[in-house]
Amino acid sequence: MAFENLSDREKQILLNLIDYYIKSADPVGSRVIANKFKMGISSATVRNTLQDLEELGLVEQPHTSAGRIPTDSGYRVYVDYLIKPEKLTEAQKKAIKRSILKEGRGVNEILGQTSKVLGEITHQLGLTISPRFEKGVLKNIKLIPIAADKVMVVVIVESGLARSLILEVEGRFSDNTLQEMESIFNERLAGLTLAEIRETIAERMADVTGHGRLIQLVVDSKDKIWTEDKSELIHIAGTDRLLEKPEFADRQTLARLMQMVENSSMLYDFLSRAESEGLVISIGKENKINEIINCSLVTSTYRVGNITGSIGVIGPTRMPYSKLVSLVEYTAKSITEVLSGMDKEK
Amino acid sequence: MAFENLSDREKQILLNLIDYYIKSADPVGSRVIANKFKMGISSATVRNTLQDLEELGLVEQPHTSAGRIPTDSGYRVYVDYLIKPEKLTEAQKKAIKRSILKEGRGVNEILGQTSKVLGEITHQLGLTISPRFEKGVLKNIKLIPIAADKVMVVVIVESGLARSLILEVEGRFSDNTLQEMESIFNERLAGLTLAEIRETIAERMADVTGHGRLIQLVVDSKDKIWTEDKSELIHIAGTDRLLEKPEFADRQTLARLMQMVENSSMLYDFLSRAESEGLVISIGKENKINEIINCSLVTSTYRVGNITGSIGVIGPTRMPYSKLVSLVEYTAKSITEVLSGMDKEK
DNA sequence: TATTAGCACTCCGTTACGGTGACTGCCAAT
DNA sequence: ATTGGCAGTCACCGTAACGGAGTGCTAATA
Repeated sequence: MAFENLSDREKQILLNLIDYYIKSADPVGSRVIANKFKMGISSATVRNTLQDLEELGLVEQPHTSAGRIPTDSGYRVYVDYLIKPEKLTEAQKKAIKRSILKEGRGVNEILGQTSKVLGEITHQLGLTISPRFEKGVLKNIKLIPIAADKVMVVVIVESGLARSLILEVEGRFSDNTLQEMESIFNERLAGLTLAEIRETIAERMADVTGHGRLIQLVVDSKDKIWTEDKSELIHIAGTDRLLEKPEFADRQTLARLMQMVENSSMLYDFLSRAESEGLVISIGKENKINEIINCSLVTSTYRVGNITGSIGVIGPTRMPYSKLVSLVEYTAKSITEVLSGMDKEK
Repeated sequence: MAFENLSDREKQILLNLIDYYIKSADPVGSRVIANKFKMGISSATVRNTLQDLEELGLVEQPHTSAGRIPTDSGYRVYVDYLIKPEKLTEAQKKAIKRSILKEGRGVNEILGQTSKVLGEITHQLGLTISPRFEKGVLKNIKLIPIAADKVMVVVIVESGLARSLILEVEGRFSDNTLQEMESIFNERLAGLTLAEIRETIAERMADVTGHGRLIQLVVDSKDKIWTEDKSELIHIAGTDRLLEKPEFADRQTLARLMQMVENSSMLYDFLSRAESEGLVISIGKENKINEIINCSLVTSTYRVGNITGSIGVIGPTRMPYSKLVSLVEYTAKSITEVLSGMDKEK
């Protein structure tokens, strides 16, 4: 936005300031910038520039006679124009690939493990959410009798994902009835995405007669069957690491974040809403979620077949973006490869 | 233990001291006990008794010239001999029953919701673990083809519980092969508990020839198939509430607890190991888990058919035991009723 | 013999205070 | 346009002083 108006010096100083602040967590003064970064200008000059940056709303002072810290907009300019993503070494790449597979090759194991790995190597909150199932195309649906009043519904989508859930039914259904139902569902619904099914199942089944109650039940449970259970499909790891960070010294701030971690469906919605694929950085107040108004997210997407999911990290706005960007991006890529079996050459 | 040696006065004073400390969180002095509780004795007398209690190891002083606080043994005597469980009002009971059903009637929904409810009403960490599946008796097993290299295994046990997981297979199996396998498994394994199956499946399948690889895979995956996935089957809620408690002002203590919450399989093991059913209180160092050496657990068990699971709360050793005991006990009872459909009279 | 009043003592937590250091903004000189 | 210099601001730190709560002990009391 206001980026075009920045002189080279202003950019340089903003970059150095934020780099330094990310490491030190202390407001950065003009002296430090002038000396540590060998810019060949005096601290007084830096001070003048800092005043300009402050007027532009890119930095601010916590109080008079303190140094400057970046504002959310400052970080925005920083990540959009100033940083270069840090390249990962081959060793790091290998380590990531190895550790995400430590718990097994199932989607859930991989995602659970990945959130841990991300948390560990980034020292932020590691975050993964399961593939957005409802974008999947139905391949097959199965109804399996579990008990007198329970039927398990297995939903299988193209690209090899599947989930199951248990439905409470009233009254008993013969195995034959279930089989017939299964066929009806498969005939009419296969090939549609789950989201489509959810929206249109009522009309698609309107003319089916006979097995009335079970059909009705499936139609009524549409939100359960065709939508993933948010609370189960989000993995967050590394909460204990947040305690080290000075921005969470305040108990209130910390409590708010913890509430969000527990109540993670909000986060799920927020991340699912994002239409774009690939890397997204969301800084401070840009997150519409109140609980994490002083946090940033660095996320990216992975794919399983034609379904996408998200992974990333959450932490205070003061986070080492240039590292995280490459790390998250590479991890997402790795998961995609693993889930597609593309890593078997190893 | 040393309980027999306690005089009435000593019991009375210990009871009052702990009651008061649980509310105030501050060391309790002799003055307070003598005055607030109208015991008709002077603070000097109380002081003498306190010295005796200290020698018995039931109370201690954080430092000279501070009041006394209970030790773990003090709490032990308190919960074993001194408290009377607080009766719940009908209104409270209704509220509990209503709120555990808010998310639906599935086992998972109920347990997830219950951990939240427990957290909220007790102001501690609410905790639920899923039924101990491996104690269940196998009723039926199903193999469902998901994709070229994936088979879903559905394990159904008596009493209407079921779970599914996805197995990565190598090479392709025809639907017929899967059906045959299914029959073999069902013939040989139905009626055994999952734990038995896990231990003996290798020998039971030793003579089966033909479908070599798939049989082998199922045998090899025995820990996955017949044991529940610990990390998924434990629900913990209310972590933000811990921040209010003075015992977690220390960041280290807090961090340790959070690690345990994330790494909850430890907790799962600890709770599963307990053989006894019904209410269990575990205080401070009695918990063999290092991370929660300054915490207490109040847990109880519920049943689904002939399988049991646990629910309870975790918090600092200074917790209102007399309330929690009834609350946890009643909640466990409610879950049992709900899961057995015994509450349908409503 | 058990209880109590009184007293000296200990120790924590809080407040007040002055010094220090790290900044800034501004002005005049370069 | 840049810089050196300087006055002014403010958070932070360590120290000292104080008040309060509570103890243990001893001597008096019932």
